[in-house]
Amino acid sequence: MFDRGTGGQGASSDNRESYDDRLNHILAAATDVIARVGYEKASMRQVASAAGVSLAGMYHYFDSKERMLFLIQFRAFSALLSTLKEKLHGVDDPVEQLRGMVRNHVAYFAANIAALKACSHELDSLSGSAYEEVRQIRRDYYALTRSIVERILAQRPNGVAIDHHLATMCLFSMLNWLYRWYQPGRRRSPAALANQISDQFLNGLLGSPATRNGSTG
Amino acid sequence: MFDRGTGGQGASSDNRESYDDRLNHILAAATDVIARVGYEKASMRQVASAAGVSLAGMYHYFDSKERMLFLIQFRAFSALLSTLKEKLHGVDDPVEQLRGMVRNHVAYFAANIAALKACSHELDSLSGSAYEEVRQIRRDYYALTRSIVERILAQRPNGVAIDHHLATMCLFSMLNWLYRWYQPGRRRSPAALANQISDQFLNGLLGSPATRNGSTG
DNA sequence: TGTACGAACGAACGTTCGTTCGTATTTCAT
DNA sequence: ATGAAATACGAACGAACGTTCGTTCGTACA
Repeated sequence: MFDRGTGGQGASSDNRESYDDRLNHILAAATDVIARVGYEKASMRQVASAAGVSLAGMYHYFDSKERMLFLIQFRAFSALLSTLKEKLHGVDDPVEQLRGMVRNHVAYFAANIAALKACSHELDSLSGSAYEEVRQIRRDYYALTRSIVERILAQRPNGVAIDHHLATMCLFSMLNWLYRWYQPGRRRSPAALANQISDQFLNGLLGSPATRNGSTG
Repeated sequence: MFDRGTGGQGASSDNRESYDDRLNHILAAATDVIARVGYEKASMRQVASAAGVSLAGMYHYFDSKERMLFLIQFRAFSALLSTLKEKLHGVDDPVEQLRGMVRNHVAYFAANIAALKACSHELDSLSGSAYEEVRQIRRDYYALTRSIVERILAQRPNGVAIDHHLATMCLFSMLNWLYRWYQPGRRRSPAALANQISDQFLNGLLGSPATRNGSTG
């Protein structure tokens, strides 16, 4: 909305590519710095230096530090949500849908571990309309996941009642806390990690292996 | 170690009480402010004002802002670990031990929701020996919890292998992420929340109610 | 009454922060 | 070739930060 004056002269594709490339480059550097030291301690000077750009030059791409964080979070959550929608297409079994959701989430953030931290840890670092805009995507992501959880719970034998909201938040807890301890490339592949999280969420510690299906990979 | 110069003239008990009370009062105010705005954004001026103390007066109780956060985290994790050890005493069934652990954790932080955030969200805000000292307590807490998880997994039918570390981290994820969404006094009592988290962790979404025991409260 | 000391304070320190300004340099349609 | 727009930069800004300094107040003990 603020980036690139919306007045559209159909600039040469060379320029635009160069502009977008540079923007992506700066955002990637910013994501790394924020993941390492946190949003508040990440200074614009530090990001500029990491990106190989002057301090003042940063303000050609964002009008503020907060806007920079917004772009990082907006892009990450948007990508996460849209790839999830794609992957759910054509899958009917809610259990298989849930496994797909976990696979998608883990795969995305295993490939972008810095983005995971810049999103999970800095959820409250935005304010005002920037915060609300990101929050809306997160809400959509939550609603989609919760609908899967509800379908799973609906086909379950009537036992102790399970709160839908709580169950969904337990799942997000496991996924969002990953940035604290998971190191891609050590011990577990993203696919294996996703499988174990799904198993854990669906069957728990005591769950009988009989109820489990499709979990090699 | 830094608080109260160790050179001991046997000060009157009146003085000492007053000193400790004031220290606790300031730490409580600091915990609230940090929980609300985050450690980096929480200025010493803001904490001083919230505690009703002058800015310079703060430095009679800590020699730095970091030391202040250290005291908050050290006290919280120490209390958590020691109460856990107490409550596990005399309990043999590992499943019941785990339920006790979750109850203890949820109860403590439901009563100190600001402390939960100041601990969970600011795990990396300390550095050097202060960080290491807190980390050691967290390690002990983790080791104790993991030993319970291992005993549960040991008496489980041999099915799909479950990684002990991953399983333990899933539990801590659910507990540590609570500060993001749980509001004490709304909808769920701490005891009911603890029960549902235990159920979720032990039996998962698909777990048969038959394997569940002792979960009314 | 005089001395010593912990507790608390207002004021100021030096540093770092996010941001802005004025000005070069490059790009490119005309 | 030319002029305007886009891009980049060094320098500087005011504000806020954590911390320190010198002082004052109240009280316990000689």
